[in-house]
Amino acid sequence: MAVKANKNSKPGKKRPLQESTTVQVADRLHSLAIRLLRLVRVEDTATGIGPARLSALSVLVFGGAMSLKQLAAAEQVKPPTMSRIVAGMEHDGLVRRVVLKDDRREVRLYATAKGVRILQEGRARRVAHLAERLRGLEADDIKALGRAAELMLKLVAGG
Amino acid sequence: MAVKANKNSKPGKKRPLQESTTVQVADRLHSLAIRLLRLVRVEDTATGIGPARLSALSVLVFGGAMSLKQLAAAEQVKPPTMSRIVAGMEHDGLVRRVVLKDDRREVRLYATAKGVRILQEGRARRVAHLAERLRGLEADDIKALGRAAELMLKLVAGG
DNA sequence: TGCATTAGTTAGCAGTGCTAACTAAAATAA
DNA sequence: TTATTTTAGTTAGCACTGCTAACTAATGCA
Repeated sequence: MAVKANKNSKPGKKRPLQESTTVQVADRLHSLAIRLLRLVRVEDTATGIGPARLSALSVLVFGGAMSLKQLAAAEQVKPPTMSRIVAGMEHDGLVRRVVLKDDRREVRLYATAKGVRILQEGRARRVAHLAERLRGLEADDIKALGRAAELMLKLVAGG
Repeated sequence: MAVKANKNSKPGKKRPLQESTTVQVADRLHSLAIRLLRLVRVEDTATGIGPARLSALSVLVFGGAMSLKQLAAAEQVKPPTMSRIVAGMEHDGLVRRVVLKDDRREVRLYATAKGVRILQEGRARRVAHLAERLRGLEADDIKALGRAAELMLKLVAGG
């Protein structure tokens, strides 16, 4: 609500964007992210792995080996929670724990070959499901989407 | 991996897009959605409501009153799970149950005024957090993002 | 009337989040 | 060196969220 007063922007004007528009775009991006993940989530049951384990595994596969503390921080959970998630992943054969020689308090967590394979397959199913939705679009639209996603990725990646 | 062979596309060519590009764009959109929601999720603690209740409440607020079965389907959970989530929301004063006169097996679920207020405030915090990230962009980039989000929203909304 | 179907709940399990309290190792101070 | 503090991770116990199986209550139909 309270949208409008924004149609009369000439191309090449380069003036500061109205506040309401920025919030509107943020709102659309937010809605999109929710619906998009809800759409692809159905593919996760095929992995046979719970959501917390799958998400933590994804951080290990794409971010490389790290300590339990670092993994907990990346997943926005507390160490006791991650301790149990890692125990479950280890039980499932998805990760390997290695105690550091330098500091024997710390454990280094590595994704196993099985963990990498299961994660990649699951992710491929999610992406394929999403790509199916893009199939009907014209090349220019797909490229515009790709550029927009690239732009947003830089924003959400940085601090 | 196995990207490339895609730089030589002339503008205005209108030929069918290479398969690899579509999958690449799907992959970027997928990554973006994950990171974007991870970013704004931190705002949810301020609501004092758990994720399942907040998500179900959002469906009721934006989708209107509906039965428990419908709400369970919308949230991709089974009826027993939704039964307990609704019990929690009712306990928190977020929803009201009304037994239908036509069919006394069915309950109609309504968001209360408190439920609507809490959800809108929480969503506003999420969107504001995201809008903060957009602040540095130029007007043209923001508009391009808005158009891309609009385009994708139509795709993920349709069956 | 009687049987099948449908909406929702209850019970009991597994998984995931927290805080508080603990162990073990390392770092620092005395 | 020895004592204290700090740090990494675990354990215990709680709440919330997911499931299936089994139940109640209401509806629909033969």
